[in-house]
Amino acid sequence: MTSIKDVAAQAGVSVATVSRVLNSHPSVSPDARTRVLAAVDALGYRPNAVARSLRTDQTRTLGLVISDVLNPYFTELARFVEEEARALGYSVIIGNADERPELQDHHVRTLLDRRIDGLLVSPADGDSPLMSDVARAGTPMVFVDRWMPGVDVPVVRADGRLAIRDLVAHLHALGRRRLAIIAGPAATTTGDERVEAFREALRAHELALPDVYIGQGDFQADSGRRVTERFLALPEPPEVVFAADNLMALGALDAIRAAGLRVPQDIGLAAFDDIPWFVHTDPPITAIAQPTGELGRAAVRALVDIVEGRSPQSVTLPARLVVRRSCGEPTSDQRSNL
Amino acid sequence: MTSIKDVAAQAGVSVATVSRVLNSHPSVSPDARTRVLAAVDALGYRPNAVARSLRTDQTRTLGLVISDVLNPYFTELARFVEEEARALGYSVIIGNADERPELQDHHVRTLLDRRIDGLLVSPADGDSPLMSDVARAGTPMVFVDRWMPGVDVPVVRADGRLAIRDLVAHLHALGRRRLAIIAGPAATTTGDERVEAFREALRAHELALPDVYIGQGDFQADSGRRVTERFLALPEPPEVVFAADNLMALGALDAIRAAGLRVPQDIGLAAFDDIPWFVHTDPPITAIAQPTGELGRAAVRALVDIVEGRSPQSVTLPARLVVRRSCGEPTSDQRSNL
DNA sequence: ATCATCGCTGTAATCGATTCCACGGCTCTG
DNA sequence: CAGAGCCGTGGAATCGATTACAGCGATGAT
Repeated sequence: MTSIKDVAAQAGVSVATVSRVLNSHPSVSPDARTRVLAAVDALGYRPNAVARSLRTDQTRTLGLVISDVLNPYFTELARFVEEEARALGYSVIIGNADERPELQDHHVRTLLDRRIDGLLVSPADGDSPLMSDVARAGTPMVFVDRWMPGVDVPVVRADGRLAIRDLVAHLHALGRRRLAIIAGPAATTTGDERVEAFREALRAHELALPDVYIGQGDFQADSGRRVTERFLALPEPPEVVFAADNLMALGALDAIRAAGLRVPQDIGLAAFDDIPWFVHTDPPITAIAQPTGELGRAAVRALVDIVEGRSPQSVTLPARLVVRRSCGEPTSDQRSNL
Repeated sequence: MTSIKDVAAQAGVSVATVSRVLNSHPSVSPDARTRVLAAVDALGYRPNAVARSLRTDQTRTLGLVISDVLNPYFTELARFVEEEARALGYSVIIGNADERPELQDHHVRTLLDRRIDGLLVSPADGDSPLMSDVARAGTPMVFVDRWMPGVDVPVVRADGRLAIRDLVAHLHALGRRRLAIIAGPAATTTGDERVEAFREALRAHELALPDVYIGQGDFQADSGRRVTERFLALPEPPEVVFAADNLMALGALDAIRAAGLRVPQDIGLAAFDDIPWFVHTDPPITAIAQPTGELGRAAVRALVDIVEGRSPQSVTLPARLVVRRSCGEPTSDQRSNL
């Protein structure tokens, strides 16, 4: 590999001058500049980012640790994060935790070893002492989507409260009364929060949320299937199942089909997190959509604010209900939401 | 950040000794070893990967450049790649080309600047002089899924020829005769190859593949939609549409629905690349499944072989047909494939 | 007793960049 | 015309690790 020394030799100047040209430092003569540029071109020289990082103590790289790459919601988020980071001159390294805390810790550690400038995390289930340590140590850090209570870093997320209220109103208008929820892991903030918002929305319609109508899932399709089977075996099964994420909704759909029931005639289905595929399922699934693009962009901006010494801010954006056909035929009025 | 010097001071030894302990070099006294380990522990020291990479000229990192992260096929591939790499002691940095050659080049370049040890690429449409240069320069490199003709690096991919023959036989058995294909970009090897295999399979049944039944797509959903609209507008529309990837199949499904037609009664649909969602569409889609896990693992192994000085080999694995209901009711015999 | 050998250790060079500091030459000012 | 100031430049220190080499004491062989 050609180094800055080779360029210097070729251009007949010192390495200092080459470096100055490359970093567009003002005090370089036009003559030296052209010679250096010519040499760079002739040799196809590219600066060694590793050496540069060692010296400057910055890598212009952000780490993104997400809980599950196979979940289209996170894939989309990752895409937007990379896009915004690139626009701001940063690269992104993604770590996939697969919803496993120890894998999450592994990625955080290797990311830190590589001296990334900042860390974007959507924490998996379970508490991680490492995460609090990292935050306390002053590593620039931002939580996105999910967060860890007690760890003092900015949070960028969507608030589903209103959308869940809209959903319940929609279900109520369709005459559905027995509503059940497949919750996410209790230890994730999003898991917990969605159940609470659901319970609250039900209360507003004077409906109860009995414990048997709360299923414990883990954000994976399989858990949605299992929980739904249990719901269907109940003496009085629910009229609608609301899954706290898209994967569990798919599992629920499986279970419902396997039981020989039809959606929405026999039972309704709704999900948190909208994904392109929901348009193509049978029937298309009513879902709560997060502003993923805005979320990803805002998270990167907040993180870069910290990295570059500005003061960041937590951001909460509203989610919105997208009515399709999985809970019953919407009225034309409701369909306009689509 | 604490450095190796701090550890040395704390343990009362030189940095050389600390380094030797960390790299489990034999000639360190047990006494020194315990003191160093204690110091490492007390200080929570972690070696600076940047400095280490500069000195040793290896990053233990692989780059993976894929054409579209939003495509579940590539997401899954990326997951397996990371998994196998981790097992072999490497990290992976993913670059998403979004099917744009210039973005692909951007990622290749930044990856190279970071001095990754090897590069895994699934090249996007269009030829990239950069890619040939990189290969010629001797950077360890492996193509996965797609490849670039004329660039001499190992290729790890699935061969769909047999599966496509199975598919055509299946369609023929169902009485379908007018079969159309939505091709990928001609410049991608997979795009080209699938059309040829399809044409050949048709010939075996004495069927022709007229030009109007070959639509030009770009592996994105929208193109599938457009091409299908054109198919449907034909005086004699095809009886089955075969999409060369999953996203275009979804677009096709949209177009068919929009035209008020039913799958499979009015028209059949099949896709290359199987994804979990195809089980849940209406109807479930018959597809050709690639052994993604094996592909990812084999690609990493081949790349690491090059990196570590062993001789790698190209790998071709068979794809297989998964019959569902989107082309007509399969006989029980065929369904066993599912 | 002497010298070679071995095990352990530290000093210092090195990787490829950035950047502080000093220096030479020039212009400008008084 | 002397001194101040500026511009462009190069030498050398530095970042945090690894590793070649040399030195040191203890041991064993002759």
